[in-house]
Amino acid sequence: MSRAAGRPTLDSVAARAGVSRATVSRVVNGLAVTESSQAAVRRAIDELGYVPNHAARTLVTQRTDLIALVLPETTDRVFSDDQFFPGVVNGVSQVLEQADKQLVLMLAGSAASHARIERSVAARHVDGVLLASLHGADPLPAALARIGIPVVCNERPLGSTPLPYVGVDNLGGAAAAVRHLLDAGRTRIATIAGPQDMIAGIDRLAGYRSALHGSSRRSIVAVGDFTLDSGMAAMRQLLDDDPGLDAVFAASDLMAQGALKALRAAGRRVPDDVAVVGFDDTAGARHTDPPLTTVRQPIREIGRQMARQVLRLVAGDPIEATTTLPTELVLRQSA
Amino acid sequence: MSRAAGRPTLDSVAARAGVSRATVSRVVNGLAVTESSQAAVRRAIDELGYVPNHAARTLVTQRTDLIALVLPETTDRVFSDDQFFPGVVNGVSQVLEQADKQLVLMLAGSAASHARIERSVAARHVDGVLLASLHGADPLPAALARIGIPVVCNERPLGSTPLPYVGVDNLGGAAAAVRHLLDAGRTRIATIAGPQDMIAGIDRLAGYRSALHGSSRRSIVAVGDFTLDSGMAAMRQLLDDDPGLDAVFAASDLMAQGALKALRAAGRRVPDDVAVVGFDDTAGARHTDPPLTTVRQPIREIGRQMARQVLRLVAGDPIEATTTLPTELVLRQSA
DNA sequence: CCGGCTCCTGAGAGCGCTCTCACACTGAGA
DNA sequence: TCTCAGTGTGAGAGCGCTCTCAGGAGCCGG
Repeated sequence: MSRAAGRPTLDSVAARAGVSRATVSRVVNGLAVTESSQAAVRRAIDELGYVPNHAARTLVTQRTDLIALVLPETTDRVFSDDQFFPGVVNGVSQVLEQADKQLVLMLAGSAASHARIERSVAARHVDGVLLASLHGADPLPAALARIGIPVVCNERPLGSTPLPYVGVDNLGGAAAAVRHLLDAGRTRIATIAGPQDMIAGIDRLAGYRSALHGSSRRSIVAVGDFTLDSGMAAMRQLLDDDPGLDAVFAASDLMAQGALKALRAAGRRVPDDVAVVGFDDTAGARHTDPPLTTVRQPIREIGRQMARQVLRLVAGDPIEATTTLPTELVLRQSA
Repeated sequence: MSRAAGRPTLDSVAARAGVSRATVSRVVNGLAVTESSQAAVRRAIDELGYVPNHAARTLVTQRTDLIALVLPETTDRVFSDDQFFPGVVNGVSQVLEQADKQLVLMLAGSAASHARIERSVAARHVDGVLLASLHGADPLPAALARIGIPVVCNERPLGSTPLPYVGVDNLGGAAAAVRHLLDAGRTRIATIAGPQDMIAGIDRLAGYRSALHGSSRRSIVAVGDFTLDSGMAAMRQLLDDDPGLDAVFAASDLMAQGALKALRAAGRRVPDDVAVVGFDDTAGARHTDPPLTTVRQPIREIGRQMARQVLRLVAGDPIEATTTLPTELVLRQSA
């Protein structure tokens, strides 16, 4: 009665196929079963439109087949138009789909959402967690590590919790950008650095410094927060500090775009007077005026790798603690 | 033994608090219980670090507290930098967080992922579904409606399945843009329309036409796919078709940016020779040269409303089938 | 022809929770 | 003193699945 109204269960399939519940379960899970009962069960499943109940399965297997992707809900990076968020999501989702896992998106803005995430993870609502683009010494990695759930970060987490992570070669990319400027004969190379509480900000500045270190050039630094506006402000300040600069390396394309605007406003020609190099190779980089020379980072691949690693962890397989993906200098007209 | 090793359960809390499982359940769910047992249970919960098992709860309540957001995984709209994706996600997630629901993100690219989504929904893996930015007559809405799960769409779904949706006033916004151009004395107003298999593309073109209808002006139309490149190509074609045009309304900011590039390449000054109006008011619109006059649509609010509606549906409350959010003309320098 | 082996199958015991139901207890009213 | 609400509580029956375990069927060699 009430049963008939609901969705078909293992039992109803078993009854229809004339076998036991256990046999149906075996068929559904691909275990050994004779061909005849296999066929009977499959037919019953089709006829009834049976779909296994996920909660019931989770209850006994302790697997949820859910992977959480935690993103800090800050305007600057995730929701700016540098495409980081969609790119990572895309890569992650691609790999999870192949593994038949679902993606739970958690935006970690307030302290309340932090607590909510912790609770959700503690309740074993998900099998693993992907932590992206953390700021400063976020307490979340440590909290999750304590709960004892597989966690993979995007970029080396600041703070003392050692967690596996997937990052890009920020240092090498920044250094390559600066070397390109040096090779082109630029002598006064400034940088617009990113926030110094994020790895991408820190390492790209370090790369700039290391490349300059060999040469006799001194470093000229302004700090932005990866946004276009901050890049514009930083460029103005740089121009103030050193009107004679002839190149600038911005730690993000958005900041590079800001620099381009500030330079134009100041009457400097790019690349003639000042060469500009960005970082990210966002969709917009091809369309700036002039088109932006920049360091490409494989955003989608970051997502893919993170997902692969966490799946391995969930499966109990060993992984290497650190994955660093290559960056690549893309030459266009701005430098 | 094996029990002691695992996470605390309702039973262990009950044992520690000296009450029955049912009483603990009542405390956890906020039902009537005497103060003394209330206190005892709370203490036991704290001491044990008890967190309810989500799967077990779902199994009996039939609620998963999960809402799916389905996005078509196409490069043009979702993963272009028009911020639609992050904006909607942000709005949705904000409302879901308040309701203590989790967001499951499903990217619907291939036919395989369509099937996977259907399966997942059929398994009652989620309580409700949000369908965003569909193309053409996607079979998904109909399929989900058949399964009988709460569904809310972004924009009126094409095809015959009537589903509740949250849209923006594309028609009014486009008309307002064109009227602004008309009021400014422009006489030959072209449009770069969006894809004609999406509501946003269709309605914005209709708005353009209706505004022009009253005047004696004729319509000049080129079609793009919301991307910058397509906008550039469309603008070139428009200039070819009618070199004397003095205004263009683009159905997206990205296409407007493309138009700006094409116009500059053709030696036209904006807004002096040709006025340009976009649609979306993306982050980049403030930074184009000249800054883009555009029609703002409340992307985040779309997400919020969609989430609110689906939650109401899940709760069994009635909702209105159609929600249309206002658009607003934002005047900057391009028109 | 029988013991022993392999292989498939069904019975049944949970997984951790909610929720109905009956019961105990209190206090008001008759 | 007895009845009748009204309230809080515990026992127990599931929710739909997996997985262990024991039994039965089929086959081999001795």
